[in-house]
Amino acid sequence: MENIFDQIIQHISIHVPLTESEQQVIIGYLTTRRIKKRQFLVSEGEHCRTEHFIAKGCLRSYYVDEKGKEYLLRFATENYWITDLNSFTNNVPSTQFIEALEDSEVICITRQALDCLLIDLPKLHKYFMLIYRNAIINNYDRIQQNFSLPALERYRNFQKKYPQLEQRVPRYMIASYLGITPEFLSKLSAQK
Amino acid sequence: MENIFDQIIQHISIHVPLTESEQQVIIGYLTTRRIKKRQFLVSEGEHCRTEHFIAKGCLRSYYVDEKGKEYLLRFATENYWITDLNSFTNNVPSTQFIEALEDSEVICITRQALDCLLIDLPKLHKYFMLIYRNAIINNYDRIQQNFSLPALERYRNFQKKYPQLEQRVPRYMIASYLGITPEFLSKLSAQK
DNA sequence: CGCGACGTTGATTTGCCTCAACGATTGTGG
DNA sequence: CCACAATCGTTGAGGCAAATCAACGTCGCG
Repeated sequence: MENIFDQIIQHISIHVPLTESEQQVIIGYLTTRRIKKRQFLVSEGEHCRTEHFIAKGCLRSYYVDEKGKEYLLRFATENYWITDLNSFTNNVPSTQFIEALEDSEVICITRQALDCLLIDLPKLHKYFMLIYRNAIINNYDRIQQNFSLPALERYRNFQKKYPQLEQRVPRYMIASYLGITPEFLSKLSAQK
Repeated sequence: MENIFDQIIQHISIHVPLTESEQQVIIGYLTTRRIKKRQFLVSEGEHCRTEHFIAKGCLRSYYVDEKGKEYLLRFATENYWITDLNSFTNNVPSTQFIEALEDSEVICITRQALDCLLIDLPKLHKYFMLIYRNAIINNYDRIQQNFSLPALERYRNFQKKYPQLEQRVPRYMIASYLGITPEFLSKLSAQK
């Protein structure tokens, strides 16, 4: 089995055991997409109708305010899902951009396909419940840190938590993730 | 039916239809707890072993940094769940306090009971999946606002989004939710 | 080769914080 | 039912973390 879908099946299996035939049902709903560095999976204004599981590569989601400043919402690498969850869930235009930071391969499922899949295999609700729960825990950790820690400590924690990411993404995006300017991150790094 | 459990059953039913007997199964796992203003549902350091659905009242979760400063993570009112999700999920000591801001009534389910309930009624995974998904959408909205909007606009958006909360909670907690000091919120309100 | 993307450095500005003082309100015990 | 203490909100002076703006060096790539 040299199948790209093995990876997502594996990931789901960690949380919810799957029979061979259930695996085939899932795969029936999936498509794949290759996306080159600097290309966009989603752009602001368009409806985001697919969830994306990253088989290979690295992407970011961010939004742009009225002054043109970018704010990085998250990075996502192998075995993470990325989408504009609000647009995907509530059928509203996306407020985000999702961009590949490396040549990447993603596994896609449309909103409609996901609805059908969840009817076919209700046990997958559990998978998403667990995934989402982790996301919430992470979000609160980030909110907490942004409020209570100075930028330098947030940066150190980022390095500790995502050591591999520092090598893969430009510094100014890390600054944006931390909620500071690239200039200030540079100064922080310089002074120690 | 003058039952306090009606409220949670109703809330679940919005997301997942329930038969009469399924309702009884759920209720079998629940307990209730009255909690007076200023009392704590959870304190830092203890394991948080229950999820709480608020039938009546208003609570907050917050944590305290090493300097003794408080940071408000969220408010929760009727029909919302509140817990330290990390402590509850991963069986680690809580880093938060959860405190009643009014005399309140909450419906409790322990981690063990929830595990059993989800085995008995797997369809409830869907309920939590939907609840959690909304939480994530809200979290990103908050993260986004904290990064890109000045305090005054965050305050205005808070007023717009939670008009009833302003009447129910002290201003210094709103300031904490917004990530600013009460003094600064006061100055913002004064100047316009 | 030359241009654009990226990172750094410095001077200046600013949004928000800290600390301190002071009313107003609430609540509580004598 | 009053006195006193907390709790809460406000105001002002001064300080600091981080932003802004601008300039400049470097690298990778078309």
